Parts: sequence; structure tokens; C-alpha cells
Amino acid sequence: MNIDEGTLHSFGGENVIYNAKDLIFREGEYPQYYFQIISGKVKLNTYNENGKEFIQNILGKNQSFGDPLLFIEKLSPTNAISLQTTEVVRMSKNNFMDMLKKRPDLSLEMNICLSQRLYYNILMVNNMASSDAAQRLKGLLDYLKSYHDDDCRHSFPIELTRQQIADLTGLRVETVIRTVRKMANSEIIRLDGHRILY
DNA sequence: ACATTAATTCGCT
DNA sequence: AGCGAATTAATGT
Repeated sequence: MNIDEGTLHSFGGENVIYNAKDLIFREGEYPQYYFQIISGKVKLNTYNENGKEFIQNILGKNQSFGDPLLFIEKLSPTNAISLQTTEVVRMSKNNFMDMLKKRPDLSLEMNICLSQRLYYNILMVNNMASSDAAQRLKGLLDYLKSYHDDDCRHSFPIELTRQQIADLTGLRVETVIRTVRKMANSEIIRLDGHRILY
């Protein structure tokens, strides 16, 4: 979801800046805000019983988070952590609901956005169920690409570390490294130094 | 130049 | 493929 910044301000959105590693909200908290990123990056994660991190998603510029939880009465299933200096527009749940009531066009867009996420989440779950590392990796790349397809359609750079990719797929770093090498050899992906192009 | 962080390799299981 | 640790490469101050 990407709403014009001026519109967000006119409905009570306020800019907030977070530093790297700042906790934006915590798992188990009651969701209170809509967030839209102006610049920087945010990860949504959880930790399993052994303390291993699992990253649900990493969001960047013009992407939103927190919004799916505003429509239902559930506690947040994830933490949101800033990965770098990140500027967001933050809007309270009440203001957000008010905005959707007054702007049916945005409400419709929200539906499209949520449907799209739901759709790609299903594909993601399917791929993650695969026992083949290359398949899981490819599933993640398709998933990430689905968020970015507005500007770059061909071979866009994955701005993630190997460790982050591992935490997103549930694979080990070494496995990611080995698999990336194989996929580069079979031309499924392209490498620009360490950056993965897909 | 030194410290920190990430990527890759290695040896063992 | 997973784990721990060591080595090498890239980045930051």
C-alpha cells in the first residue's frame, strides 16, 4: 500500500524517525497504527522456541506494514524492527479507519493490496513447504519481486544479506550460499558482486 | 588503520 | 544439510 504523503498528513499521519535496531512494535502488543515507509527498511520477525529468528518480510520505501492487523481484533504476531535509519508516516487506527470511510478509492485500493498480499503469501507458503532449497529460494525471490514490480520488472537487485535470506527461508546461511551459487550457474539468477539480480 | 559486519570456507557429524 | 569455528572480503569511523 502506498498512499500519498500529503493525504496521510491531512488525516492525522505524523512522521516518525527510527534508528537502526529500534523496535517499532512488539509481538503480542495491540496494533495501534498504520505505518508507511518514506525511507529506510523495516523487518517483521518472530523468534522460535530456540531463539532462532524467522523473518516474515522486509519492507522498504513506499511500502506499508501494520495495516492488516487494523481490521481485526488480534495481537501482533510479529515484531517490527528498523534495520537502518528509517522514516515512516504513522497514523492511528482511528484516523486510518476515518480516512478509509471518507476516501472509498483508498478503501478499494486497500482491498486490492490485501488481496495481493494474501495471494502471494499462499504461493510463498507453498514454496516454503518444498524440501528443495533452490525452490524455496526462488519462491522468496518471486515473493519479494511481487512487492516491487511497479518500477523494476527485469532482474531487480535483492538488497538482502545472505543471513537475512536464510532467516526469511528457514535455511542455513551455508545452504543459501551453496544454493545461490548453483542458481547463478544455471542462470536462474545473476550475480553483481554479491548482489543477487533476479 | 582499526573495528565491525558480512560472506565464504572448512572440518566434523 | 546442519553446526561451530576460522578465514577472507567489504564497510564503517
